[in-house]
Amino acid sequence: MSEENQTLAQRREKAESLAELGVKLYSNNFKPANAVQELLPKADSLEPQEAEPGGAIYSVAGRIIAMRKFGKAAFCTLTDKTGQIQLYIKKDILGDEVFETFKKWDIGDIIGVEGTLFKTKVGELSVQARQITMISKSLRPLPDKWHGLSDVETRYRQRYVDLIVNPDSREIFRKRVEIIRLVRNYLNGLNFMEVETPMMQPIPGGATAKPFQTYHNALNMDLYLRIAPELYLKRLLVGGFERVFEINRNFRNEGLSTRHNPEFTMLEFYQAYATYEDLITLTEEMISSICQQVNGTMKITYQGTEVDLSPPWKTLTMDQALMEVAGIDAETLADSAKIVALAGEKGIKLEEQAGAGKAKTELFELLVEEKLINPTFITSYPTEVSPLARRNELDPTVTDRFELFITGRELANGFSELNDPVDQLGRFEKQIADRGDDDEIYPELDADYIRALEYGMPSAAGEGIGIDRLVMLLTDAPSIRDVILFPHLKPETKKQEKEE
RNA sequence: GGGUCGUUAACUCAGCCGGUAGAGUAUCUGACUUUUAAUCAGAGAGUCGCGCGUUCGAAUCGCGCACGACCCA
Repeated sequence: MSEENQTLAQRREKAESLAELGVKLYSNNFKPANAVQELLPKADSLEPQEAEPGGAIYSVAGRIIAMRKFGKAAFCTLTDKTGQIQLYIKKDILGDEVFETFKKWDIGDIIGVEGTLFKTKVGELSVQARQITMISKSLRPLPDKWHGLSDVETRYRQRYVDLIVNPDSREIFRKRVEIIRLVRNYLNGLNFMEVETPMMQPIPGGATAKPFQTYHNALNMDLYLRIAPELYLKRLLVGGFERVFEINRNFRNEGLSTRHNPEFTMLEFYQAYATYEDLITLTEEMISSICQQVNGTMKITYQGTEVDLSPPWKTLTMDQALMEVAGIDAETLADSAKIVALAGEKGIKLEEQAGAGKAKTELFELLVEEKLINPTFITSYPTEVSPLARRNELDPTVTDRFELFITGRELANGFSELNDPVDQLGRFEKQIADRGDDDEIYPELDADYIRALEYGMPSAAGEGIGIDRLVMLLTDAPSIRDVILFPHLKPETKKQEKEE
């Protein structure tokens, strides 16, 4: 018998004896008339030891998270989704019988209480209970009230416990919801239309990544969980929806890290008759205003580093960044052979067919990225690494594309869209020809997408923003697992079996 | 995939040079009708992640494995 079983057994015994006394353990007819938050302001008008004049009756429901029991009275701390309030339970008010059953109530139980308001002699607003109802008896003990639950593995595996006991964790997820709501509001305000495109795709396109593969029995075909919605959203531009966006999951069958979860939430939006420069402005305004609304300031701290999101944000071309931040000279940058050689010197392994564009991008990732702390847009990405972006009119070796970096991390990627079907076909073909030796990546030619472009897609700009990373930034979360309610972990083995 | 660190009571953690398990919280019993980390007295609770090895003897040393964290690819 493990200790857990001992505690469980004690709690089960209590539950049984309560049932024998006629107490419902899981009653479902208690409807709280009040949220805790509504009661708290009433503290302002009361003096210590004063009861609320008029003696109005309130009812609240929630979980007991702390209890201080005396022989014939008790104080409980009750939480609902809006806040915490103290309950005062007195034997002479509830009566002997009810108080006897109350003695078997535990921290963790979800209860309903009806009573009047008063302030204790130390000035804490409390509900003096006239009636108490057991709504759900808890059979498992909650973690340490003082130290909380800090074991990250348990916090991720048993998020429900984390949410019960760690207010910081609850706060992160509240902010996450708020951030997504604000993103949606922002785009809706600009007359973007929110759409849903396939999560299961026959050809996983719109990015270079390893997909999850699945199979549809009735259609007798392979399907892939999408790595990006991009090609479908642009089909909608062809269809005449001029402003579309989607906030939804992407799936990538790759490693896990503090910045990567196999499924993650992505915002993608596309605007006809706009250029990447319009999106730079939009992005700056959207993210800074959301930060202001969520955190009340644009100057935030991420893991000890100060970050200022006040616009305007810095913009550098990739070449400028390589010169200014990495100290590479202009002569080297202008010479294909030299830049490829430099990449080699820095230990970057390039595919044989890789050109200067790929070399620059790799050098950028190695030498520059992590140094871009305050928001910085990097523009003029090499065409070689931007198969879906429009070429720059003056210099076709680069595209009208940007990526946004904050705290050394890529947060957004946007560009003027390539809408020339001939150019697009050529780039797809080159991509397939150049697919290295990684046979888990499937750059397949999406012929229907080319067909769509052949009908004519308006000039447009589009962008993707990693929502999880945005939430990490705005909530100062060190790991993506801290902003995903149920992050993926390997299955528990022994522990789980023991508990079964 | 590689490296480093971690895994001891439900939770948070101690446990030294190898001698057979500790604290606080939580739980249980008793006292206690204004406490808020309530207090006081007492009690129970452990496959020391799993396995193998070294040893008279392993939570402790070695090897392997599992899970996790961080860093690197």
